[in-house]
Amino acid sequence: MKHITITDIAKKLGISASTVSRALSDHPDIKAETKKKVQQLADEFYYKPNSIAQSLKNNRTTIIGVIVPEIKHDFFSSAISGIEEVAYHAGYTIIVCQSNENFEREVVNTNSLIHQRVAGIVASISQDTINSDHFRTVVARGIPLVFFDRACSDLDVSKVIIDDAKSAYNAVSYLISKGYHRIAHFTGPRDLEISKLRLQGYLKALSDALIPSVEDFICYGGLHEADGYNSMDHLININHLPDAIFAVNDPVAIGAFQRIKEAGLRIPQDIGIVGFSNNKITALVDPPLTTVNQPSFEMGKRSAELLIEMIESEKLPTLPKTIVLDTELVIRNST
Amino acid sequence: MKHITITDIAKKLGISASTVSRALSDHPDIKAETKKKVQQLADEFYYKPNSIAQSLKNNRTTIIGVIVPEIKHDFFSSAISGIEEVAYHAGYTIIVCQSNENFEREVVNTNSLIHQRVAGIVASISQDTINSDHFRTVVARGIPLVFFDRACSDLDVSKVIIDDAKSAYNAVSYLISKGYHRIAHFTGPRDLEISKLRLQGYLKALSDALIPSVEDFICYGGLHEADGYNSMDHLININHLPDAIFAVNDPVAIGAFQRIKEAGLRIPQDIGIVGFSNNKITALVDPPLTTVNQPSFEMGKRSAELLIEMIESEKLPTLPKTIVLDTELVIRNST
DNA sequence: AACGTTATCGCAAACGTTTGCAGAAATTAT
DNA sequence: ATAATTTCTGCAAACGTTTGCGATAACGTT
Repeated sequence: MKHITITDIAKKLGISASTVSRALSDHPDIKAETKKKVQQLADEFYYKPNSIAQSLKNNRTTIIGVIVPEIKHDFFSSAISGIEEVAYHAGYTIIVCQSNENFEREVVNTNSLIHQRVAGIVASISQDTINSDHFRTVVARGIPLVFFDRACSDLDVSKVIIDDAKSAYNAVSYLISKGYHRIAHFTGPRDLEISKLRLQGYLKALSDALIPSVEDFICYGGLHEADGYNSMDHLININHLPDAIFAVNDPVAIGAFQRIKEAGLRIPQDIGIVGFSNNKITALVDPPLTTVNQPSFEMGKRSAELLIEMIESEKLPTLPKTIVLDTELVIRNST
Repeated sequence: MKHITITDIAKKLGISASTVSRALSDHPDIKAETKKKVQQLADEFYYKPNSIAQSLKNNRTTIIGVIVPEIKHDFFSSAISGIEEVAYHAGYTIIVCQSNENFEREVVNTNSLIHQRVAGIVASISQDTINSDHFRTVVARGIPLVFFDRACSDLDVSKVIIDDAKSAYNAVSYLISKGYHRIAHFTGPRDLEISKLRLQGYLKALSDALIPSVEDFICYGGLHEADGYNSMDHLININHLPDAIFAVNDPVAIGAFQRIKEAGLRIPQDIGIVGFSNNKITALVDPPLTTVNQPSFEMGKRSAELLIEMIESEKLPTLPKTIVLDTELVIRNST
């Protein structure tokens, strides 16, 4: 019923707790015979050291905190998977928190992780995180911090990102090269860095091709399917149809996709679509969607590697690194 | 840089640590004025209690361990999301481990959670978990345990499941009622309980309709897309085509779906398809797939609720509960 | 024979909290 | 005035582990 302790073993053997501790860690001071007896008893009673006590003593845990907007979102669950993979092999476990795209909850999550004395934090911020004080206190306490995908732009910490502007630029330029010229952009929340950068890439691609941007064609919304659906719905209602859509991410693209199909329009003949992230689903809809491949699993892995490197470099405060991963345009039949 | 402690505050104020502790927890013994001074200093230095020390003292943590086969699998990420949601509101955090469908890794994960002294564990076992000794030691230590979806059948612990046999029976009976009579079943690993039960439901539906089962039509495989693809490929190669397929889960159904499309066969005219789980993707392929809705998020929530109830009922060992959630056949155009 | 080595082990402190108990100070009752 | 309360605070132990240091005994060395 109860967890057996080092002291329990010591008592049973009539020796001291310190000897047991050393025996279990194969300390040279301890006689082979003693080690054997200790080991045997430990095995017999399935002794597992209390990591709580170890953490308190060593003043360090082997837990990595992870904060994401939504666990069930394809991109994030895949990234979490990558983080776990690296953490597992390095002997760490991960505590996963979701902010539900909510600022206050992100703050609570952050404080909770500090409270737990995690060894480090990997985070991707919520879409309405403006203030970054909570992350500032993380840094101030000397807790290693790595952002991935969505970072606080006013904080100089390590991050694993992609070149959002360039990726968007390439995607839109591709659309233009395919003959699409009335291209709409379904963008995300105005204050979210990735939204801004992707919008920026979209605009640059248009202007480089000497195509004027059209106000109606820049549709602000959230990051979910419903947002894409609504934006498309709006364009249909005002009867101002683009010949192509570049969406801020795949769920938004899928939402638009559905509304287009409902309207009886043909993809890619009437309207072309490009998404962003290469969610699995984009390959399976009909027609499959052209999208920007964003290496989610890889981003998770690299973030974790970076973080663990920071954790284990002890006190020498490594200066912030930024890793920019390559994206690639996956061309399918929606364009 | 460092975390501030209760003793630090005590020293600054020239009082004892115990007074600070009591002041912070609003103990009636402490003078209002003292409380105020303590609180002020605590706020000023962003004091956060060290939960490691608290856990050691109280002999309990507020961490729930979660073990799933694969984080990025739609069903599990959604369940994890549900678990986190409930845990968050009850003041717990979750440690998430993935077994990658690998038995040894599941054992390592389990031991790691014991090592961390988690307050309880929610688990869904890997597809090649035969031995359940590792979970037995969890129970033996008095650590609350709840299985969801995939449980160890030889262990009498709480679980949140669906009626797999009945759900399969309903799905196949529906196919029969639609006029399909040469129905194949793409099943999962032989030893996995959910595979067995769904196969059982499939067989019963056939036999109740007086339809003989055909050996070729029971195709064993894994739980991934590739498995469905391969099974379908096999049937095409031996030129023994069914008029409908009931797949053990959605990824397998999607795999079959792809191979069918490649073969130029029409869905549902030439071949009908029914999946299992109602992954988001099934609604978006063309034609959308008929599938069994398995409430993943809800299963996660209920598991967490059950677990927390067990944790907080302290020592009185509640006897194992089994919660069976309703499924429902979502009829779409693939049948 | 006296000393220095080596091998083996235990004591005690420390990590940051919580909490029973005792003690001091302030207040009230006699 | 003293005694009895009440109000407030500190001491010390405990949670399970690690680790510097000292202690003991059994050696080998001159």
